[in-house]
Order: sequence, then structure tokens, then C-alpha cells
Amino acid sequence: MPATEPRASQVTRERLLKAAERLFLAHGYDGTSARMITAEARANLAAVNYHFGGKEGLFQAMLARRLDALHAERLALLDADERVAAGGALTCERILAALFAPALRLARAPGRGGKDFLRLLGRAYVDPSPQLREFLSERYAPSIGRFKEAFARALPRIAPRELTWRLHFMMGALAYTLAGADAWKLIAALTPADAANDPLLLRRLAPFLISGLQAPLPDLTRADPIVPLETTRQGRRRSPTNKARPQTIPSTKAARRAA
Amino acid sequence: MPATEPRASQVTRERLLKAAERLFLAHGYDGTSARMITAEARANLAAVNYHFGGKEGLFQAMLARRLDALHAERLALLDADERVAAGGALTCERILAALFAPALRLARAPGRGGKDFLRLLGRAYVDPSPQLREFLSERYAPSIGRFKEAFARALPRIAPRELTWRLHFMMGALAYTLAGADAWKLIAALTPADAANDPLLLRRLAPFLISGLQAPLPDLTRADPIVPLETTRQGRRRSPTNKARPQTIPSTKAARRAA
DNA sequence: GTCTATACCACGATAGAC
DNA sequence: GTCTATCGTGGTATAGAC
Repeated sequence: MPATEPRASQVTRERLLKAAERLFLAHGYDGTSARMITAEARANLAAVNYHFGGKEGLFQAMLARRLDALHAERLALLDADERVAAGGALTCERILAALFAPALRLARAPGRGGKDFLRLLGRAYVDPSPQLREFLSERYAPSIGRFKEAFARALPRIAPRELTWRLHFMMGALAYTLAGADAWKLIAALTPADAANDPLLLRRLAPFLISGLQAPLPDLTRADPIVPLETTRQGRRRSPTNKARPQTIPSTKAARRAA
Repeated sequence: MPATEPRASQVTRERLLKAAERLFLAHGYDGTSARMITAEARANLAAVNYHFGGKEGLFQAMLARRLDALHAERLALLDADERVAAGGALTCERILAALFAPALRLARAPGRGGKDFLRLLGRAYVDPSPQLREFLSERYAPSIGRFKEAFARALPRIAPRELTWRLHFMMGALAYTLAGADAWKLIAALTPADAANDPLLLRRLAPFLISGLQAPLPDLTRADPIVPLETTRQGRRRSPTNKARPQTIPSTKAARRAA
């Protein structure tokens, strides 16, 4: 083992990634400082900049490491299913399961970190800078493409363009369900006993998505909008709801201190 | 006009809100400093703290102001439809349109601010502190409830509990489609001519969602998971994809400078 | 090439004068 | 209500040791 031994730099990198993973998951991106990370990793503050180009780069590297594992799992499931199907088309349900199950397992796997990871991932979709988005969508395009092909074979009646749209809608429902804030409170409130029951959640979600994917093709030729968008513009009613409230916004200071 | 004249404090509040709206939308939450806002509003830095309890409070107040308008529009459309229906059930399509059209209009209404607003809103779902989430979900619960009732009447065959789940899935697809990063690039790439065509997007989305809502009820009694979740755990194949890449994370420094 | 110490400047928040 | 001054902390940059 002359050349492949772990170089000195790699152990610092690794320690930084590990500390970053724990702290970002525990306190969020803004709630974690580079100083906290380097302290836990017993590295120098400047090491973040040296190895990752900054805090954002460290965050990105940490996300990529976990997402690599997620997509590897997904592809492994898809591969196994396709080997069994031996060239035939898979059912939508199985493709969906291969896509969903690893994410769901990740969503609660390591201690309490799982769900927090998905919320952190959501940050990528919200970030005003397109950096992260482009990085992730490029990196996992091949993996997503595989699933798209599988769906295309399972749904031969849906034109490719329409399928693209519907897969996009599907990913939305999926992401929201997994990462969404209320989703988990919903689970607990509606069916407390099922709070840790992954297959049950999938079995609720699957019919919704599959029916959506197989929906009748839209009639795009009609020219009239479904709703007369301009009709309500004239301020007929400024709506008696909650327009001008006392607006006692509570100071977030106390809450921040608690964290 | 003795007592109702705008007090001096209110004009500062208003100016802060207006500046905050423009700047948060243009540069995101983290990208906007309280100093930028107070400079543009020609107010003192401490005014943010005094009037809103901090930067976060100002952000929250600004979100609420725009969301009030959104929900007022939604309810106005729903009211109008229900008045026409005169006690009968609306179609899913119309309810969906009342929910969707105002958001879509908002999503591109004022200059370039629209879509950015929805991305900012997404921050609420991602934020590690539950403050914002609870505030918003409490504030708009009545409005959402109205729509839930409408859907319940339109879909009498779906049990309430199941409907709750499906509406949740639906909101996910909706939010992702509106706020999602790739959605708008998708629109531009697939159908450039339709990039500004709101009704067309709704007509694509509606069949997907409606079919999903009406999907056959899941069989929740089956005990076996659809996918043998544990089978693939044994590292049969660490997947030859992109597991251990060079990991050349680009420094984000140069990119930050450009902004 | 890797790591350390340190300086820098912008940030959010606040105390206290007016 | 408003303002000034100031505090502590944040991310980043750099000079130089190993």
C-alpha cells in the first residue's frame, strides 16, 4: 500500500465532514457556525476554507456524500427489480417503491438525524443562489434518468413530454411528503400507531401518484382559461378575513436562545 | 379624521415593509441585511427591532401581508363559484382552479418578484425553527379548511382521513410546481411558447391531481411491505455509479462576488 | 501541500440618551 | 418613537510555520 494510504489531508477532511454532518443536521445551516464545526473536528477554522472553499462548500460536500448513498440504494433496488422482470416492464408501484423506500428509510435512519437531513436538502430548492441546485441536478441526472426510462416503459400510453411533467409533479408530492414540516405531525395526529410504519405511508401515497401518472391526457387545445382570471381584480371585497390585524409579532429572541 | 390619521410610527413601519419586500425578494433572506433594508427605507437600524422584534419578525410580517392577499383572492374565487353552484358540489377542477390561479398569478405578477416570493415562502417549510411554520399554519387554517370542505363535498367517496392525506400530497405537488427550481426551466425548455401561459400549466396539472384525489382507496390491511426493505442492506453491490468521486467542489467565492 | 494564528469587516442585537 | 454607540459573533482572507 504505497500510494493509496490515506494522506494526512484526508483525515482532516473526513473529520470536518463528520462534524459538519452532525451539526448541520442538529442546528440547521444558519444555526451552525464554521467555528462550531472546526471545534468539534479539532481542526483549525481556516481548514474549512482550505478544504472546501468555505462553509457553503462544506455543506454541499456533506449533502453530496449522503445523497450518493441514497441514489446508490435506489438504483440497486431498481436493478434488482429489472433483473427479475427480465426485460419486461415493471409496475409503477415497484418503480415508485424503489424511489421511495430508500428515501423513507434515510428519513429516519440515524438517530434523529434522518428527517432533519431531508429538511436540509429542502434548503437546496429554496436557496436563492442556483449553485447548489445545478450541482445536485447535474450529479444525479443519470440516476433520475434511469427511473424516467422505467416509468416510460411502464406507462407506454403517456407521451414523453407529458410524462416529464407528471414525474415533476410526482417528485413534488414526494418531496413535500418526506420533508414537509406538517407531514410528520400529520402522521402522528391521524394515525399515531403508524408513525413509524413506512410501508403504510407508501401504500397511501402510491395510489395517489399512480392514478395521477395514468390520468387521461389533458385537452390543451381549449383556449379559454378555466377561471376568468381577471374577473375578480376589481376590489369587490377586500375580504373580511385577517387583513389588518394588531400584528403582534413575537420577538424570536427568546426562542433562539432556547436552541 | 381625528383619530384615524396615520401615526408617525406607521409610516416607518410601512416603509420598512416595502423595502423588506423588495430586498428579500431580490436577494433572499440571508442575502439581505437589516442594514440594507433600513437604508432603503431611510429608517434607523434599530427600527427593525423596535417595530418587528428583529429581522425574522420583519420577514414574517412581510410574508403575512402578501399571503393575506393571496388567500383573500382564493376565497373570493371559491365564494363566487359556490354562489353559482347554489348549494351543490363544485367540481374538483373548479376548486383546484380557485386554489391555483391566484397563486400562479402571484407567482409572476410584480416584475420579477413573483416567483422569488414563492421560493422565499418555501423557506418557511425548511426553517429549522418551527416559529414561522406554526404562525402561518395557524393564520391560514380557516382558509385551507374552506377548501377542504369543498373537496370533501366534491369527493364524497373518499373518507375524511384519506382525503386529508391526499390533500397533503396535492399541496406538495402544487407547491413544488410553483416554487420548484427546475419547474420554470422545464417550462421554458419543453414548451417555450407556453412559458407565460398559466391556464395551460393548470390544465396539465389538474388531471394529474384530480386522478390522484379520486384514486382507488389503498388496501392498508396487507402486512407485507411492497419492497423487502432489508433485503438490499447486505452490500451486495456498492453500485458502480458516482460513489467515490474526485469530489472537486468548486469554491463558491467567485460566484458570490458576482452577486 | 497542509495546517495555524490572527486580522478583518459585516452582521444582528441592544442599552441608553434624546 | 427614534437615534447613536457599541457589543459579541459570524464568514472569510492571508501570512507564514511545518
